[in-house]
Amino acid sequence: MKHSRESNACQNCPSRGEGIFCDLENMELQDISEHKVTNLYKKGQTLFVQGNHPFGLYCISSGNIKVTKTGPDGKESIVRIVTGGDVLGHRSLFTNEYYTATATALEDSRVCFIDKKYILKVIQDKPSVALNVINKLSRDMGAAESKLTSLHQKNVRERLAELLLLLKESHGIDLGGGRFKLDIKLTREEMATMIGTANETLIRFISEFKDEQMIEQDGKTIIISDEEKLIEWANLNY
Amino acid sequence: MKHSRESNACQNCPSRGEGIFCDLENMELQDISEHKVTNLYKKGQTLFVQGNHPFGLYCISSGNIKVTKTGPDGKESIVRIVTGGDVLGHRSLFTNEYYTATATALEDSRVCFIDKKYILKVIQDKPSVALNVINKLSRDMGAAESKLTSLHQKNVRERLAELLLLLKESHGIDLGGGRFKLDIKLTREEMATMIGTANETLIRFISEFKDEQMIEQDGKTIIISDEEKLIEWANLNY
DNA sequence: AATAAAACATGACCTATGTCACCTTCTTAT
DNA sequence: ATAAGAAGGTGACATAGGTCATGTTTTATT
Repeated sequence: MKHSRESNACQNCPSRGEGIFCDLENMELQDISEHKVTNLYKKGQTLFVQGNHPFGLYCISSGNIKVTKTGPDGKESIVRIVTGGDVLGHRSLFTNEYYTATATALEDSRVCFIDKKYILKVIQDKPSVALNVINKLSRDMGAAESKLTSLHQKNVRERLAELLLLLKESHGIDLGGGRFKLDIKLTREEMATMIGTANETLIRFISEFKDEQMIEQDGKTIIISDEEKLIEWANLNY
Repeated sequence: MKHSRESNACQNCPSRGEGIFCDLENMELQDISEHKVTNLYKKGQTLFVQGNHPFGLYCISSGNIKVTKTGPDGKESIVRIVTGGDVLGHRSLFTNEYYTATATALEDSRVCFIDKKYILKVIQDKPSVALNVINKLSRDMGAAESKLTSLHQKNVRERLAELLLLLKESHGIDLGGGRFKLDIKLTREEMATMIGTANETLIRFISEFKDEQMIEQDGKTIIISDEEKLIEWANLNY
């Protein structure tokens, strides 16, 4: 029992270094640990659903979570993907709105939940936490605006190249020899919604990229084999 | 001289109630006033340019500013528009990046500039300011993700209807009889880049909306005359 | 292991919207 | 006041990529 509590403690979180609490002392982390609940989500389970009322902050310990928005016609778009060290649900929490998106585990994930009142208190008492939240939001915002521009200005081929490069940055595992495995489980359908295209179209370009030897496939996971060419094709914003 | 300083003081800012300093006392505001510079920008002047290094925070006192991103082919997209009470340049400031966008005055505007070191100190000392920054970022982020989904899931007609409704919320002046004047100067070209389309296409739909009596034009400014119909056509996300 | 269901893949066709060309109407500057 | 340059507007045409139909492969379930 004692053991289980300790293993859930923030001090031992595998993503401790990346999260918004990274600048806190062990003592301070202990206090947070005592105000949180840790949950394990199986692949496909939802943490919260668009329209729900937020009661607190989700803090990802491990696993990948997709954040999707459902449009009026029931179509889904992935707006971002969060990983260990990221927080989730902060947007709606701090603006006092209902959730405007749905969060679903892409794989088995470990997620902590911190009550609203408590996290607001922490943010007010610990400037480093506030600054880290601001920093994370700023980065997310930058990524979102960047995606917006891509969607305006680039064609599907360029957006796919860009997506693969982004996934390499966030989830790439170096296999040596300039090859990188994308360590994230996404269906073609999901990848398609990430760049705002139909899955048939996405599949066509994936095939093209394979023909061009820019990527390979190991089962369902993608391996990037020619990053240079991908960068060229992505037509990146200098 | 004394007068000019006083009229620039944050205590007298027309947007005092909307900004991130809205919860501060007069005394605290005075301190901020003494650490800022106020500038007047003429229509078309830029506050900062994509690629520049940020040195502080811009705080809009009055006027509308467009934030644009230039793609690799030199094409411009408006990613958001900021108004009195909004802050600008916070994203790059807090992530320590170069500016990833350009800010240009859409009309003569009054903008204050606060030095980086000082504003960081304020954020650490005054939790209310930190929370307001988080709140603004969260709202901007929500708007950005919403635009992303629209761009994925909606056609140009729907996006235009949505844009007009958003502009009504942010810049609408009630003319009575269910008519609202959009108090913001945007060219067709600019409106087109806001919804990610070509200006010819945008103009066609504007014409259609006029034919359908949903909007009118008073010179260059648009008047919304049938909000209900616009809402229907926008196919909003419930 | 067998079966069902989901995901992947490819072809044929269609349409929304981008592009180009051209004209008209406002702004702005001299 | 007038000229020059933006901005607004419209038609003709081309095409990227969406949709639908169909088949194959992979994954999950009993």
